[in-house]
Amino acid sequence: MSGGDVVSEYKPEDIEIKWQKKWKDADIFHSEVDESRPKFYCLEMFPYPSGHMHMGHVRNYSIGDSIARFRRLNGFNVLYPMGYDSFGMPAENAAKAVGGHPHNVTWSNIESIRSDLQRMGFSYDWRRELATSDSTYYKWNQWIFLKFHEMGLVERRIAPVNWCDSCDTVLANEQVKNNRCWRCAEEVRQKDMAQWFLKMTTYADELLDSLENIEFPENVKAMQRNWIGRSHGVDIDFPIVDEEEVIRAFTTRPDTIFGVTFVTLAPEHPLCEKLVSGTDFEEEYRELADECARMSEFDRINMLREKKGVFLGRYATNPMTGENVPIYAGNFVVASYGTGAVMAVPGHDQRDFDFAKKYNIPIRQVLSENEGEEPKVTGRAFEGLGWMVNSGREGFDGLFGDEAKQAVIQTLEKENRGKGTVQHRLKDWLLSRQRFWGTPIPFIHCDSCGVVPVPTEDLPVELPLDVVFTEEPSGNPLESHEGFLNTTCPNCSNKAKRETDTMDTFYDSSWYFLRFTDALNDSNPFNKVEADYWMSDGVDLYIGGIEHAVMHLLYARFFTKALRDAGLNDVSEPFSKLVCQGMVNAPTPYCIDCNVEFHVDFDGKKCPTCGVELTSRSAKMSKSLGNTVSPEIMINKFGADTVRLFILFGANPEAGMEWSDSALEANHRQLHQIFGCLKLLDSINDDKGPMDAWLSAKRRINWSKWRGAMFDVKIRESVMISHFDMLSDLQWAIRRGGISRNTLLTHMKEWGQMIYPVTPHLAEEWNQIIGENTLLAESTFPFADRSPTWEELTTTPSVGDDIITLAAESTLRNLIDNARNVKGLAERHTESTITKLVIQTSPEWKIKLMREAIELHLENYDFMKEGQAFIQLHSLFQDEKIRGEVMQYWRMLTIGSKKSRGRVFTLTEGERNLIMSGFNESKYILDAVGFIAEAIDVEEVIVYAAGTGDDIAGKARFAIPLQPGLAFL
RNA sequence: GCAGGGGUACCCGAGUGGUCAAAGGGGUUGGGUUUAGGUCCCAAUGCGUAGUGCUUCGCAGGUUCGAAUCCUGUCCCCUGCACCA
Repeated sequence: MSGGDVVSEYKPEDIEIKWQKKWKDADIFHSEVDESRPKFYCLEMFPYPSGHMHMGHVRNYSIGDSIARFRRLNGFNVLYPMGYDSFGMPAENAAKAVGGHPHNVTWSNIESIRSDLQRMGFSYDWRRELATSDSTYYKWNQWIFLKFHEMGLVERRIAPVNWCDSCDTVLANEQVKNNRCWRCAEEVRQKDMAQWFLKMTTYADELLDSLENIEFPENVKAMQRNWIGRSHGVDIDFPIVDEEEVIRAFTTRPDTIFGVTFVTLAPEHPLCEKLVSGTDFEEEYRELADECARMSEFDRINMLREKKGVFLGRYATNPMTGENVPIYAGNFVVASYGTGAVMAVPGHDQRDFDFAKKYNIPIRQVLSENEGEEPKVTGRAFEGLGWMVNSGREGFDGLFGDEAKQAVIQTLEKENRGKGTVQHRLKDWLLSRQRFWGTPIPFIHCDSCGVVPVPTEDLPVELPLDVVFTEEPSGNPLESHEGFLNTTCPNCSNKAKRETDTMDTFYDSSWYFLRFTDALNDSNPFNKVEADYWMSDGVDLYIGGIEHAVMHLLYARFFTKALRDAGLNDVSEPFSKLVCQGMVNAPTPYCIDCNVEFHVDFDGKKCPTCGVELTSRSAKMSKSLGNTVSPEIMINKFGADTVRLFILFGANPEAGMEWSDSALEANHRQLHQIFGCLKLLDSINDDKGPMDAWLSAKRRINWSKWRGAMFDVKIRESVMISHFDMLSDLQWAIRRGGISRNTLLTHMKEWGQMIYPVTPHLAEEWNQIIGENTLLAESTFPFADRSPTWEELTTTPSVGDDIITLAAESTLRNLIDNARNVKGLAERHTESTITKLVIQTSPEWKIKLMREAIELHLENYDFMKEGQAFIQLHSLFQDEKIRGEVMQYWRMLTIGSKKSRGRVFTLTEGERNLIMSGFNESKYILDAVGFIAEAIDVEEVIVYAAGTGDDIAGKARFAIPLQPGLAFL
């Protein structure tokens, strides 16, 4: 090691660009399959290139980059790629606005976001960069689509679809929120169209069941479970009196069938029409049906505080009892779920209960909350599982829960009046879009052959570049593009038309992680060997926003399974560990009374509605509130490392965090301070230093805690150690007497590695200045790919010693803190100025007694029970002069006070070991008298064990091991 | 309404039975260093007190020798779902 070069000031703009270039020139972040090393696939949800990078991106990718770099240090073969989810409506809309082509808009956006990413220093393997709007990518979208078609997963059918007039497009159910378009918030209407579907429901059960085995946050799992919404139930046929037809009702509670007192149909149910037409009941029914039809789904759900229904004039027969019950149409029954018909059990379903009350329908309780008892009348429905009663049929009363359900299902099935079924809330994926900027669906419409797939050798079906986009909201430009539209049928070679629908962009992102494993492959979507290597056990860390918890993550899981079944890979689950990073918020003016947030222009003003002084609260960064912070400006001002440090120290990845200019500046100062430590290379040249042992011990313990935290992606915790504790420890060591050059260099070398994942540019500069010849980006720890366990740490002799070393020093720290406090008190009690501190350490007998107590404690001795007798028989107790004090001390040691436990229980492991090791407290303090005198500002410090000198001011009685008695004079 | 996550000091945020008046950071205050500046250092930051005390972790109860931590109820905030039979 050389070191000692002239160290200049920390200038992030210089060093960041310099090291980025060195990394690039050395191709360091390129990774290849290497079976000899453990792999780590670190992936971030790739961005939609909407222009520049925003703070959400910065946070997402800073997390990923620090983990990728950390894993490389640990010897992992890391795959860390980046690309762009570049198809989608915004580019198309932008093209319309400027009269350009979405392709150009997209590419210029990609250029700018790429340069932002590079300026941040993210360690991507740029060779693998991809853009989904590039035909080298979407060609494989089409290829996979044809594969799915072969497998029978693609279906084209007429379907009522959600249509947004303003966006001129079809929306998936998932993209409709409160009956409004998720992008433009325009109201959505229903329209019948021929649509392309992917039969995702085929995988519904596997998607649900395998959630058990993957490391997703619980809330994401819960959301997916709800979304898939599997319910086990039974379809039950209720014959209609005097009619051939039956009403088929779906229920998950067949155990309540004996309590059915009416049947309800959705107003849209075709049977309604049939049953009422031409009867006295028709008019009332029409009113209800019209009312429901008029309302959008959104209104319908919201207005349905009030349950409404009409009797249809007919009766149906309960297949289990033969009893006839009235048939109603009800506004609360959803036509699209189950069969659109409900068997109503007001005794055990609150909605039916409310309905029955309103229309005076009998309520019958057929489940009891307590075994062997009659059901209680409570004024509401008992919806839980219970014991069957009042069934009126043999063999049912007394059955509970699943047993009861099964008994009913079996009977129904035997009598051919029903069938056990599984229902899913999940629907097939409607993926066609009547838009331009997406992957063309590779099919051809031929008048004689029908809808035929494009042969794979003809792929890609490319989007034409010669399209003029205008403001006119005139649908899909492909429909009027002759060059694209006209083709020949691959079967009969007659003239034919291309399909003009394109794919939902969620399709693109459903397999990009697989493409990344072999992104340059031009003969296949990806090679199986590469995919299976990188994807074994899934992507090891996938980081992104919670907003994709359901759609994207579910589609990607579906794709992975479908592609597995197509034989393309062996992997079943794409992501093994998912981290959803929290939002980056910023302060926003806020009116407490009105509960409204305002644009930052209102900062410091009064509420425009109520006139109250506006306060500030944290809100998601958004253009509409004007509280966004531009990463670019911050990087220019403080450097990428400062921005990275701020974003990673501000909060743990999952937590929300608030942008703060002053915290950012403080983090910048912190980097200056760290960098400034390099100047010590010029001033420290000793062979030995009094604090060598301590600093080395602290460094080792810091290092293993830091490493453990990084493995757990607890980045904030690890940054606290690497960027804060390591600095203050070094400062303490120097203040306390100093260290040798060797210790300094070792400290700095390891410190450099620790700051590297989060602030890599600073770290590389640092590493070079301390005289290391290798790039940190190319270094690895000499360790296996895991952190040592606590047992391993504590059984390693040096670590045991380290703990003692640290405990001794923290005793001194505590002493100084305590002395400062007591000095303040003492000053109020004396006229003269304080110049002298007398420290009386614990008398020998207290140490001895504490050791005995520790030994007993380690044997799980019961002090409450036996402690009293033990001390009374103790030889110390026989000395009458100190008997009282012995008793008091013993209680303090082993029992404690009302609020705190005895001292033996509260000693840290280090303190315990320190006392057992025969620590000479007086000597340790004596060695530091100069430092103590300076720290608490007295002229003289005197140290001795209590009893070996005068008891100044009667303070000896306060002295116990590691907590000396203090007297100020 | 249902599900999940939260409410900790001036602010952000760690802490999930005793080692907790509660890490760390920001801010503020005081002191030092420096020609200056702060991209420097030290300390204080609930109240009390020549020391082991009191009060505080949304609110109200409870369990316990002991609660920020466990239980019950309650209020508020965030996220997702929404009459799912």
